[in-house]
Formats: sequence, C-alpha cells, structure tokens
Amino acid sequence: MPRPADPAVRRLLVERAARMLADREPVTLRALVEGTGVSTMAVYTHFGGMPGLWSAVRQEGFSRLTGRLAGVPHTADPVHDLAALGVAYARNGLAHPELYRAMFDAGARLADEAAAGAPFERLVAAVARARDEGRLAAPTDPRTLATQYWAAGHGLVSLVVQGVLPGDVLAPLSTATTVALLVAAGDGETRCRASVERAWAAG
Amino acid sequence: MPRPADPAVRRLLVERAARMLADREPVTLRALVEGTGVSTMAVYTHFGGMPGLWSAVRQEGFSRLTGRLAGVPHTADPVHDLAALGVAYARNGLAHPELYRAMFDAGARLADEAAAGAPFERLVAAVARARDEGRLAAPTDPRTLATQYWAAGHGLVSLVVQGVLPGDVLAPLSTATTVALLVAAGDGETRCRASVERAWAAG
DNA sequence: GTCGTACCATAGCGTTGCTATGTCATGATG
DNA sequence: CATCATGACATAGCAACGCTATGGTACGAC
Repeated sequence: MPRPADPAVRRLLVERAARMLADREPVTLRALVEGTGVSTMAVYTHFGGMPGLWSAVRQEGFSRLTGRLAGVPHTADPVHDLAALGVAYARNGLAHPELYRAMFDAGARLADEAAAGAPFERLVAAVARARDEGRLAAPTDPRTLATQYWAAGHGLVSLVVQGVLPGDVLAPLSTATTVALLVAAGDGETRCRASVERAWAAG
Repeated sequence: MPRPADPAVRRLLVERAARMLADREPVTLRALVEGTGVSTMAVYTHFGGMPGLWSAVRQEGFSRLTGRLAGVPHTADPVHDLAALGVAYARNGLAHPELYRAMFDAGARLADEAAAGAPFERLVAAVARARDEGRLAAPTDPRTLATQYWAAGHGLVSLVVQGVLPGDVLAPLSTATTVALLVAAGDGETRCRASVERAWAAG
C-alpha cells in the first residue's frame, strides 16, 4: 500500500484558500501553496486541479452555512424561527462576501455538490413545521415555499454582496418580502410581521 | 489630429465576445481577435484591457435587456404589464444564460455601469403606474417594491441559469412570488393572480 | 506639403494552470 | 525482517494567458 493521503493537507489548503479569498488576495496555485511546505502537486493529488479546489471551497462555504443555520434555536414561534434562518443566511453572506460569491460563482455546478443541499433541507423543515403548527395554510408545499423564500433571499444578498444595493436595505426589504410570502401562504399579517421583525431585531 | 478610433471595431469586438460567450467558447484575448483582422492591441485602445471589455459586454447585456423591456406593450392592466416585465426579464435571462451570468459576475461593479440602471428605472415606472392607477396602496414606494420584485426575480433566474433549479419551475414560482408581493402592496388577490397568470401565458 | 498625434501591428515579458518525470514513504507479503 | 508495489509528493518545464514596450502608419491641422 502507498503512503495514505494526509487529510490535514486537504484542510490546510481549503482553509488557506478561504482565508486568501476573505483577504481579497488572488487565489492562485503558486500563491496558495507558498509558505505551506507543500508543493503545487498536492493540489492535484487532493483536488485534481484548481476547479476541484474551488469545488472544495464551495463545500466548505456550504458547510459553514449549515453550521450557522444549525445554531438558530427552536422557539415556540415557528414563523420567527423561519425568519431567523433568513437572518442567519443573510448575515453569513455579508460576513463572508467573497466566499458567498464563490459559492454561487459562474463555474459552480451546485447540483453536483452534496453539501449545497443541507441548508435548503433545513429551510424546508422549518416551513413544514410552520405549516404543521397551523401558522401556514394546510395545502402549503414546504419545498415550493422554501424555494421561493430562498430565491428571494439569495437575490437580495447577491445584490448587496455585489455592491448594487446598500447593506442597510437588506433588513427592511427582506422583512417585507418574507412577510409577503408568508402572509400569502396563510399566516396572519400582524402576527407574521411581529414574528419576522423580532427575528431581525435579535441575531 | 490622429486617426480617429473606429467605432465599428468596438462593436465588432463586443458582439464577437457576446457570440463566443453564447457559444461557450472561452473568451480569451487572442481568441477574441483571431480572424477579425485586428490585433490584440485594439482591445487595449478601445477598452483598456480585458476587464474593460467585460464591462462593455455587460453594458451590451443591459442594453439588450432594456430593449427587450421596451418591447413590452402598455395595456389597460398595469399589474399585467408589471408582471410582463418580469416575464421578459426571465425569458431574456434564460435565452442568454452566459450573458446573464456575465452581467452579474463576480468582478462586476454594476454601480459604476450606466446601462445597468435603465431596466430598473423601467420597473420603477411600472410600479408607480400600478399604484397611481389604484391597483396598489397609495403609500407604496415604487423603488422599494421594484427592488423587492427585482431581487426576487433575479434570485430565481440566477438559480435556474446556474442549473440549481429546473427551468420549468420558473413560471409557477415567479407567479407565486409576484402575486404575494403585489397583494401585500394592496392589490386584490383574485384580480392580481389573473393579471400575473395572463402575463405568463402570453409572452 | 509638413508635422504631430493617436491608432494599431509586432514581439516579448511575467504569471497562470497543468503535466511529465523522478523520488520516497508506507503497508502488505514472503 | 527484507522486499516490493503503490500512490503521495517535489521538481522542472510547457502552452496559453493578460499585458506592455516599441515602432510604423494613417489621419487631420496648419
């Protein structure tokens, strides 16, 4: 048997790439391995090339997002919790804008990347719970509403991260859109707005 | 005076770049000028470099989008017309996915690109008209609602163009989100849904 | 007719991602 | 314990990338 691949090298490279991304340094093959003690070939044995490295960086981004969403507590108000997921999603994107852009970058084939599905499933579960506890109308399809909610949030976060929209519009616009979607799904307007605004006020 | 810069060269290069983008060929400096009779330096005199070329390509994309939105007719139903703008936006993005991605690509500084504002202003005007004709509540701020509407549409189109969501979900999800936003802004639900569905059925 | 200006072709620079080649550590096998 | 096969990793070099220095040349002003 050959020498086993060192998983520490994998994590080192991915984390270093994420760090360089956050520091707005160009993530280049040679710059990535410089000072790490490993050579450029390590990138090929571990990731098969730069596209593979980027894929791993995106996975890392989705994993961190999943962790962040997992940290959103369950309270007695399922609509508040649903909105809190949106808040966490937005805050995560704004805190790591370069990573967020990399996650949805042009070359990404998200459908092929396993970790990309976990945050969405979390969202689907939260919608299902809000429906099952009577806040949303019974015929509400959790996947449909979760997709609408995610797409709207992703659109807003994308435009803010890209500098098209100023950051301070994110909370009010996200609140308004969230309330519109959930009221359309059957929640009472006054109650819904209170739940959503409470989620944005905290966090 | 020197020899005047040939505007035809500019258009030639931008259109060729858009063509290569649509054909999924890598848009490279040398590949771009190959066979055109002009040399690589033309890209620098006209655009200052590849980033400048990409900026011009994005402008071209926004110009085409503006033209497409201008082709959306005014009817007696302002909510239908507003939804029709969304339909045209989505169809434009799906018809030219690579160009759409380039328009919102990582390196883009859309705030600095003049043409990027025109489609949005068209949207703002349509929202203002729907409000002024009584379909939306009087206190509705056209820019706020237009931003929500755009962000939601952009999020959906982005995810479809990226292959995350299948293309056939675009019409139903966009319809549902549009209705939710406009009903929240004061339109009657039944009437609104009819207007929006009519816009998607046509086009 | 002369000249200055800026467009543009040519050639070459540094850097990029990648691959061909060689070395070495490792665990299974006798 | 010695041997060997295997795959991880270092080194060196390749084609292609964006870009720039240089020089020729067409154009408009005088």
